[in-house]
Amino acid sequence: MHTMSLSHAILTALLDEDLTGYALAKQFDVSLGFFWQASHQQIYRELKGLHLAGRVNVEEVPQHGKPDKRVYSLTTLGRDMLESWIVDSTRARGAKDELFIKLFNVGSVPVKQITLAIEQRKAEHTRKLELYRKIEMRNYTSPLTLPDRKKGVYLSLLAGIRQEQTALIWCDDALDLLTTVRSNPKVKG
Amino acid sequence: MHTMSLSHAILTALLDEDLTGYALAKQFDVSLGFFWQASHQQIYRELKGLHLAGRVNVEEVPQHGKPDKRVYSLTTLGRDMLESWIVDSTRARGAKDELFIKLFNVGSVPVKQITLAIEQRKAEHTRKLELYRKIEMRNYTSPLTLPDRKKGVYLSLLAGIRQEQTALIWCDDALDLLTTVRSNPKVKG
DNA sequence: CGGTACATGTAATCTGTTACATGATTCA
DNA sequence: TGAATCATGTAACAGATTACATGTACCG
Repeated sequence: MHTMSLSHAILTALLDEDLTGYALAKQFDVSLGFFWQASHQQIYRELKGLHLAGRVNVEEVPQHGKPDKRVYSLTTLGRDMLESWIVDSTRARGAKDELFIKLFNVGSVPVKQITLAIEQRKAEHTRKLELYRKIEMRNYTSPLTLPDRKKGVYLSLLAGIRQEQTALIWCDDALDLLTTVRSNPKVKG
Repeated sequence: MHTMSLSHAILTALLDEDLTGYALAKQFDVSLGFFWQASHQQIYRELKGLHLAGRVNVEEVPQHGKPDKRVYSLTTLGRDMLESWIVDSTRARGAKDELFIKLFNVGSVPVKQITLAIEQRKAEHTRKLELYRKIEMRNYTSPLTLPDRKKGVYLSLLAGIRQEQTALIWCDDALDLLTTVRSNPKVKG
């Protein structure tokens, strides 16, 4: 019945350790965040909801000089919710990529504006691929001997690496083909 | 400044032909819709906005038996808006895939529930790949001799094909690795 | 008689983004 | 002195999803 994947992502992050909203937001910038992004505003909002629903506990930790911490941990209810969600079928969240909209404009606007967008994208893919590779070399050189707990994380990373590689090759092929396009657009009547 | 990519996707679809909201919604189920999905509710709402802003014209076509049609076409303003948007940098819309959240749960829930999700995903990728291949064979057997107008569309299709292929290979590798996971979860204390 | 295609919409709710707000501490 | 990090939030708005609503025509 329910979508709300952000809440499940949060519960998942809490499997390993108890965390504050702030720390969760940090996690969502790396690791799980490579595949599911969320801002701190979203996370704070969601945590409130999860707490109201009894999926997480909060422990308020007073601090000096800094605002008090609110450390969240999973409840049994939260664990159960997570596990039953995993059984539900994963809905394919439709890919949304502005680059494709731009590609559909080839022939109507100057090609250069589109090749530029592809070049930008290429740089991003390169950056990400390097980052993933670095993580791989640091932590996942020997997948088969990994503890079970880490195998899913490794597989996510592997998916990321291959996606970036595929995308990079495509960028080059796209740039090649687009050099065959006359740069002056012809607008249909 | 502006995001609102749906409006640009709509304007793009109107480059080739004038369309009703209904027909646009159909287009968004195929073609551009492979890379940018939208429901008819979103489209009708957006068309209203675009019309108010002078980006599209409407022609009301009375019909017998059916509700009257509202056929939309691009205005010069709309064309200009589209072209200037293409120059703006393409923001990377963070990928959101529930499957990765599930993968991060390997080791905490029975693996079988996760391999099942991967099997489902594999079936989807297979279906999509077949569909894309069919379209490719029908319309894009010779990319270099394609009219400019079609080259971007072809490149989108190519990206789709490669993504699905990459994903399929990953599914098999993931299933292989997950067979090495003890099926009984061990929940941390 | 039932289902699908045509054709348009409203309303409610949920998610996501952007901007604003506060305030101490540490590092350069 | 200024920027970054820690730490939490509110408010407004934009975008997406789900449910509801209407009504004819055509095909089997």
